[in-house]
Parts: sequence; C-alpha cells; structure tokens
Amino acid sequence: MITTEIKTSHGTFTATFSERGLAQLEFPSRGNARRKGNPLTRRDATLSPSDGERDGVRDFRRWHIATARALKQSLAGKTPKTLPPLDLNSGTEFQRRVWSALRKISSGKTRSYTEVASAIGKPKAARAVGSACGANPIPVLIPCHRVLAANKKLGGFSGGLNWKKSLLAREGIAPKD
DNA sequence: CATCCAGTATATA
DNA sequence: TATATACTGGATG
Repeated sequence: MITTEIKTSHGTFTATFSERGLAQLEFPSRGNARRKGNPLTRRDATLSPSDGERDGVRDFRRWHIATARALKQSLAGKTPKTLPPLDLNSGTEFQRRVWSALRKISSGKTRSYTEVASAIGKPKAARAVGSACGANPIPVLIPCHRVLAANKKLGGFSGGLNWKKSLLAREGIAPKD
C-alpha cells in the first residue's frame, strides 16, 4: 500500500492506494495534516515484483493525479468526469452493494437510508445501510454524504457532521436541522 | 407526542 | 452471546 497526501482548499486529505486502485481516502485531521507533505511515500512493500515495479509506480502517480482532480471537483460541488480505479475489496458483499448504490446518487440529489436499502434489495436493512455508510473507505468520491434520514435530517457522518453539512451545501442541498 | 420494538449486517467485547 | 450502530415504520400509552 502507498499513501499520498492531497492538498485542497479545504485541507490535506490522505489517499491510500493498493495495487488495484484507490482503497481509502481520509479527511484532513490534525494527525495527517501534520505529516510533512511527501508525495508517494512508500509505506509497505507489496508492489508487484521486479518487472511490475516500474508499472506499479507509474500507476500510482496516475491514480494520485486522478484522485486529486476528482476530489477537488467534488469539493467544489461538481461531478468529476473521471475517477481513479477504486479498490473496494475491503468490504463485505453487503457493504460493497451499498457503496455501489451510493455511487449512483448524482450531485445535488439525496436518498434516505431506506431508499438505499431498497435499492439493494433489502428494504428493511436501513440501519445496516447506515453502518455500511459509516464504513465507507472513500468518502466524498463515494457520496455517503448524500444519504439522509427518512425525515430529511442529517443523520450522522464518520468525518463529522460539519463535513456532511458543507458538502451538501455546496451541492445546493439544505437538510433539516 | 414519547417510547418501544423488531428487523438487519457488522464490529467489538 | 450481548451490545451498539450514520434507521425506520408501526404499535402502544
């Protein structure tokens, strides 16, 4: 795995890539903002061996750029034209289905936890959907912030409700208090 | 209106 | 095995 930092006007995000693509994206926090910006820091030597090495690094650089671009677009309330490949292997089948459903919510729209649950064929699993949203490894690009409670209230957010609120505001959505 | 509860998938203890 | 979650519609007082 490799981590890189992405500086935006809203803080420094941390992206983690596996050999398959973007695997995790973290909100700015005191912890990762303090780490000196050193792009493409190797953390773990699991690149493909010998021959693949050079290609691997090239991929990471490309993905890093694509991620930074997509992230900045999203933070501005726009829909990124292209995303880096996403590695969602970390989740369970249920979680991957939820995350997949989340990606179909376009900017400026919202769904309720129940609607997402129905979309994946488990209309009663709203609560479980909430858990899956909280486990979303790639917030913003996988728009977990567009899922509101049935009464159009905010619900919760792993990165802090302020983030959810401001992300929605930039998309022209004003959830209830 | 205030509570309670079942149903659901996962994580944690 | 029990409890706690980014939930919610229905039952009950």
